[in-house]
Amino acid sequence: MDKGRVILHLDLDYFFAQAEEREHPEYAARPVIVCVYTDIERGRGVVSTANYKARAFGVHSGMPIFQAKKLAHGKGAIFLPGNYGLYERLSLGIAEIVMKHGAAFEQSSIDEFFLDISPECNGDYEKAKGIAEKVKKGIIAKYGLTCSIGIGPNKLVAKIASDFKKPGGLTIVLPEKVQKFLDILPVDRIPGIGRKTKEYFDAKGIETVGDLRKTDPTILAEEFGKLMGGWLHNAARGIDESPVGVFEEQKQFSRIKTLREPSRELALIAEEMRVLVKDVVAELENSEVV
DNA sequence: CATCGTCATCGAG
DNA sequence: TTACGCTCGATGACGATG
Ligand SMILES: Nc1ccn([C@H]2C[C@H](O)[C@@H](COP(=O)(O)OP(=O)(O)OP(=O)(O)O)O2)c(=O)n1
Repeated sequence: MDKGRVILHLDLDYFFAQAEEREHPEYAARPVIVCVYTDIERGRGVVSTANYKARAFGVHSGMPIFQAKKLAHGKGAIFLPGNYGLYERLSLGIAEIVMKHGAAFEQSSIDEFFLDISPECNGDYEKAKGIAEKVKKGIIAKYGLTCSIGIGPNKLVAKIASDFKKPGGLTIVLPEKVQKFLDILPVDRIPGIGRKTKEYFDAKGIETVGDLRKTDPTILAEEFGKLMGGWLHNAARGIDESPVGVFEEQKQFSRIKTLREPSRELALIAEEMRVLVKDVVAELENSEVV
């Protein structure tokens, strides 16, 4: 005991696109671009994710489909609508494999998992590496999917580590290496720092986590609020005590839809709204929360 | 003052 | 020529309420 925790974070590689490659092995040699269509005939919408063959041309999540088409033109790219039932089933099956390998388990998104393997490792990161390799093999064996894993002394470091080398990565950050590892990373590798916060830090000349670490916590609290400020101060030091496996009941159930084109036709809008409301109600009823 | 509901903003995946 | 999704969580400001 008293060796500190060992936390593992697993992120499935280019998940939706990899799932499609598994369903359609003949696609795997080509750029695969999974899309959310608002109008499939006209090819309108955005990219949900893309495999690495497509990413090589600059295609990425959130990009408008027309831009992806330009980038991938003449490259034999395959554009597909999402098959969410498939992704849900794979996610569920993979969760079962992952959770077998550690005491505390948590699924943080459709393709991300945390595992607290402290009891199994007792501070030994070689054991942690062995567990990571076993998990990877288990997922490959049953589902043929690859993932990237990060291991560190807490969720923050494990999460950043899993993103450090991908696809197919395994990054282990020993407790005594955490600060060196973090210091040279750009600030927006810290979860919670997105576009706006990065813009703020850019303007202040704060580029790396090392720069952030030198920033006065009082300033951070004033600028981003007490909670976020405190989080940033700690995160820059690799400090994160949050436990793995705390269940949170879902609080929001929502549906939203972009119309094929802007409209003020009440009849059309009302009909769309009926569908959305019905869908929310149905999910609510299936979900134990009333 | 404390708490509540609502709205806006930011972020993740 | 133009075209840019959807779902969910967290937080803070603000006015109403008591
Ligand atoms: N803006 C986004 C980001 C992600 N996703 C979906 C598609 C992804 O496959 C899945 C997981 O998101 P990740 O951020 O983990 O991205 P990927 O797994 O696609 O890629 P990577 O290998 O870089 O993790 O969530 C989405 O619909 N829209």
